Amino acid sequence: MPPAQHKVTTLQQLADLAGVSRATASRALSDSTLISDKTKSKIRSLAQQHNYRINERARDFRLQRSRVISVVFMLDNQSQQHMSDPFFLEMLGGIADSLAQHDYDLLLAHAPIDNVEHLRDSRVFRNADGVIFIGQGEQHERLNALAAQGRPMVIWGSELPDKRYCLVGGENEHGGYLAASHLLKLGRRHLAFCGRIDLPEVAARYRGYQRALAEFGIAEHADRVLDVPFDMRRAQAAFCAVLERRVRFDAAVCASDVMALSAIATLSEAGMRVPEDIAVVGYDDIGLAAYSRPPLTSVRQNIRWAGRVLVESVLGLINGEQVGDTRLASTLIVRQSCGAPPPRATAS
Amino acid sequence: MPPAQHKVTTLQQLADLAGVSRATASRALSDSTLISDKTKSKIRSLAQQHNYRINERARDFRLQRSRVISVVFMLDNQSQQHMSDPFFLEMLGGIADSLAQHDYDLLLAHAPIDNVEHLRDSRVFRNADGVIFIGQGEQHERLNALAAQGRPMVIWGSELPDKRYCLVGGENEHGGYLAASHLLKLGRRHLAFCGRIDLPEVAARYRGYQRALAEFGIAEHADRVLDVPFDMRRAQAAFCAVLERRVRFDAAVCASDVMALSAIATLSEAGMRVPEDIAVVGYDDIGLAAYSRPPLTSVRQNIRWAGRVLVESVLGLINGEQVGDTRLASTLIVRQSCGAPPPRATAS
DNA sequence: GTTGCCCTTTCAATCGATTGCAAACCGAGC
DNA sequence: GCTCGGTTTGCAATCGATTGAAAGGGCAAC
Repeated sequence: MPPAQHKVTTLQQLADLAGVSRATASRALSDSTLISDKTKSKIRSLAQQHNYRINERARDFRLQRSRVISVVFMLDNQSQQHMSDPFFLEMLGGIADSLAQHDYDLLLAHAPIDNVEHLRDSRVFRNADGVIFIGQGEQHERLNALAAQGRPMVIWGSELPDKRYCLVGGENEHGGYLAASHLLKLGRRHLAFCGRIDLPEVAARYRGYQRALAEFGIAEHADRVLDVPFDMRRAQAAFCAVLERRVRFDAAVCASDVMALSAIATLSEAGMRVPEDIAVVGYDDIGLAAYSRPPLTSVRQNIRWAGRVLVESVLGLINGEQVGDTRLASTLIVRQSCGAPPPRATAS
Repeated sequence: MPPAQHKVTTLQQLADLAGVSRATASRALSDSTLISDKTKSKIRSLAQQHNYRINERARDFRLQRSRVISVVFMLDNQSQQHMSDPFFLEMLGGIADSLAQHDYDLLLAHAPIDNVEHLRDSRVFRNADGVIFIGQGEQHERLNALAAQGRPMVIWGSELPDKRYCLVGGENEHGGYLAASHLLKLGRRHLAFCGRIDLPEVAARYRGYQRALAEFGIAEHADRVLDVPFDMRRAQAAFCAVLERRVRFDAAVCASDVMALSAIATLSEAGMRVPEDIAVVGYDDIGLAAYSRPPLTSVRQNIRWAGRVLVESVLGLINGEQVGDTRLASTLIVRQSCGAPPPRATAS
């Protein structure tokens, strides 16, 4: 038997080959109960033989769906650089894997989004069955408005008052607490916090940080809060400024590993020893954290699992299910960068 | 006038509103010369008023195109970890930006691809107008076979014999040469090379490395070639092994910055001083390279521009143009990690 | 032989656009 | 009034599938 005479590409051709109508062929392939087993197997084997693959785009068009999920990275317009954080790739990878498992495609939107409501009529929404937002930026209200229109969407971020969208996020408050209390337990007393507190996730981490300080009965210094975006250059500048102002601190909690690494570089450059003089804790536990020198202590969130949860939540919404929020655990990964014993007599 | 009575979503509705046929409305919106200016402006203003947006999926379906480009990361099955390299995110970002400018979407395929020919009938090809491959893996011949079938595709990689696909790549040979000769000029004489030489790009860098050695009249040591994938753990293991075998070397050229950073960590851990005892050069100049301690010297390729070229090449192929290969310049970014003067006596 | 019923299969509309070809319109010229 | 030429517009097929409703076929019972 000739393997394939002229390539069977449409359902009609397959049906002609089997001597049945298009409708029958369609039903046979989708295993409809209306079709007899004999016909089903005939059509299926014919499809196999001629290597027929359904035209998914045509089907999706007929079914008024796209099998595409948009992923929007909420870069704040302050720091484009944000996106080069390895955290994002890991998140993207996790999402892409899960989507592939469900036979969905991924549409990537990563231009800086100044106003998410503009997305409403853009490809991001029109060409996708649902949308995953990574981060809330400062657009909590606008996200609420979008969700109120009934668009299937899930946000990776942190709990905010009056939230009306579906949220997946890490235990940011707990993570911040873990980082700070770890440093406090090591005997550090002059902690600094580094991150953009306008961002909800960072704000939550900061609250945890404050809680730890309070538990140890330590007063906070406004001086020691560095409000910098997720950006290496700016983190560096911020640390330089703090050092110049001769702010005294012996430990720093950073809102991301990338920030922490650039902090370590900046501090060492300035003659500080890490972790002896200043201990640093990061966030995200990116791959390089383990390979920095000294290895970076960090708060880990299971990003790949987060990706899976995000996907399953948005698919649930698309299928009309009730989908609740999800919280992912945060764990502290202790490495040398601050696991060292408290400072002994040293000159700076 | 009421802004929108019941939402105009289809061309038919718009046509009814204007009192013309669907065909006329279609032509008016696409600025056909067949339509009178009066009719055009009437229909257009009506479309504006009622906020009509064309259904792109329907149009693409009719036009038998998808306006989607697949991006395939050729992770070798050796190292899945590969993908977490910041290099990829930057590449992806560049591609995504350029595609967006051309009104194309991006379909991300990042599962490990053991055989690209399997992609032929998969969503990757069927749901996209063209494909961009990042890296050749070890599948040169299979890529040739795919290209021979006339599928619009472009590969980011390195020149290989009998290549029959469209290629975009960096000056890998030159980059390897730059890295090695830089070290040689600094007085280093015992160079090591670290990378997976089976991969075409790495092989080209290695050839450049060899050329530099030859120019300086220095013999190569097979001992000092570390055949490791783009993977931090494995790079670390390889350096540990080399150190254990007491191989003598005072400099290393690494095939990526991630490898270089993990090399630096491993070497320091083992008591070596970087760059005094061993100088290290990386490749890609990822953001963190500048913030490592010491800052990493690296060979930079303009990745975002590479993304643009890849996109323009594949779109050219789709439009039936003749598209040639492209070479992107590589430049050496000198930082302290090996820009330091040759070792002097120091205590650690 | 006719009727009724059930199991299969087919008919034809539909999703929202594009486009070749035919038809309508309009003013001018005979 | 009729025809002609040129400009506009409309008809209807088409892309490749899905699906409700109608039709066909086979068999048993009356």
